[in-house]
Amino acid sequence: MQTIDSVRYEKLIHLQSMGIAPFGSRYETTHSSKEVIEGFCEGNEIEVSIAGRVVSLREHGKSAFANLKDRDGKIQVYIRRDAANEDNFAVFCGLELGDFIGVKGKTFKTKTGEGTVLVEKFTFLSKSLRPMPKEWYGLKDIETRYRQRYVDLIVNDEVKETFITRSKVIRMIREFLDKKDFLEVETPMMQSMVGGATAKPFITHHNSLSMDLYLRIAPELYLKRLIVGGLERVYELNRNFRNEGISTRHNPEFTMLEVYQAYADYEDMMRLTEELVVHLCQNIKGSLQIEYQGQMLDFTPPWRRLTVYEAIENALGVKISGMQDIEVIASKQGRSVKELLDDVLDHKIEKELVQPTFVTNFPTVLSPLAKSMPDNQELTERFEFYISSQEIGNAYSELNDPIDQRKRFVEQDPDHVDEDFIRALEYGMPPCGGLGIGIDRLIMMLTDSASIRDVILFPQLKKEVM
RNA sequence: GGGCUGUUAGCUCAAUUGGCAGAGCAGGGGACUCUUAAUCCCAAGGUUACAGGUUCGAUUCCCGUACAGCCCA
Repeated sequence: MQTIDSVRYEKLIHLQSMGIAPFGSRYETTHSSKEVIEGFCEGNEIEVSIAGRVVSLREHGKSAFANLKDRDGKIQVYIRRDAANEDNFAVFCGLELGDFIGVKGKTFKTKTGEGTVLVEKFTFLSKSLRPMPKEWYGLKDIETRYRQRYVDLIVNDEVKETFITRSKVIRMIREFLDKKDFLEVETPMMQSMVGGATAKPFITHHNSLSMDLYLRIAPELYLKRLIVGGLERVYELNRNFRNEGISTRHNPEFTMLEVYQAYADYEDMMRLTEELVVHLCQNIKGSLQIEYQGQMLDFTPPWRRLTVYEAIENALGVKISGMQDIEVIASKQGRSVKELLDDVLDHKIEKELVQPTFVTNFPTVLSPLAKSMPDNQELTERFEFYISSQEIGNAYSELNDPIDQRKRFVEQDPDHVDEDFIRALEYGMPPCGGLGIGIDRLIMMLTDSASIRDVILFPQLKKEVM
């Protein structure tokens, strides 16, 4: 493993011998780099105090230029031996890429017209003990970028942009829902029963309670308890955990939005989905047509709709008039209805679902928490939606019949029925629409990222050998 | 879990058929008071991921391990 740079360490000792703290403290700034540049106008040089990380350094004998990077950009500073004191100048010339400094001085414009700060007072703020990749070449090694995201963020501006966008998207989602009178809530991430989805959970243990707990795979059953409790419109935007494979579309912990609205149904959830995604698209990309990984996506509503039966008909070239037809096909292939449908959706149809598409009317046997269609008990009022061949979300009219719910739980797994959830439904839950959206995947679309790891700051990797 | 690919200096990358492991930048020394991938001169920098094998000789061929990426399940 690479260790700290001995030359840099010696410089640190040298700074100390000069009475300079290599790891300084509070520093008062008056402007950020962007504010200096935006506020700059010729003939109106102003006194500023700025701070940042040295990302480039050009020495010229008795003067030197450096670029400082801060939260919102870069600013050039210029030091001249005659304008700063001798010691300041010497320390400045000993700077290395990565060091933090503070600079006070007047703004001016260089020959080439770049707004620059002429150093009058210079303060050493923090020493960098490891060599920094040169910005021009960047940091490309994917493993290092994920493991040492801090370096990735320092060096690769587009990575920083992606995570700034991520933060904006999440804030916009909250604002969007808050405006519609939804209440953001927090429900347990450590649950004694797993529910709300089918996935393997992570298991942990509470010592003083002497009980195993599961990290949640979904907040669904808790959020519906809140609908029972009368909150009527709730959402949770936070982490879920699934103990399954890792890929460009899967991280063991990922961010999910779940929304529940009393007195609504899956049609309302479809409209809400369109409205939310359009809102994000418009505000982040400035258009409803965006490019994702070389293909154009058009989010103009209404989005395409396709029933599950139609999907199977398209994929297999057979006519489907009911579940019996599907069961026959599945048994001919020697697999379950679920396996058949997974195969059709994941392998045959998904490829074609590039433009935003709602796949609707899922079989009841595969949708234990969804309300059946009034005129067809075999199907539910449910949809999944796909963008760029990826499943992004899932929604349904929530099953609010406790008797039916118990029956479906028992059919699924008689040993693990969430009795408290049933009890809640028995108190009465209003008809309700529910929606879940995979936020990481949505952000991939909005930032043109190929892998979920590019939109998660610290994606899960195997332990590093150090 | 399976297949394929990759791992060379701090970073970005070379290395012909198996024949002395190379460059740019960063870092070190020197010159330079408007540069911005600054420039110029000098010197240094390597257990070629790790472990084994074949060979007179391996970054190169073979086997294994670790990690990573992509594809598949």
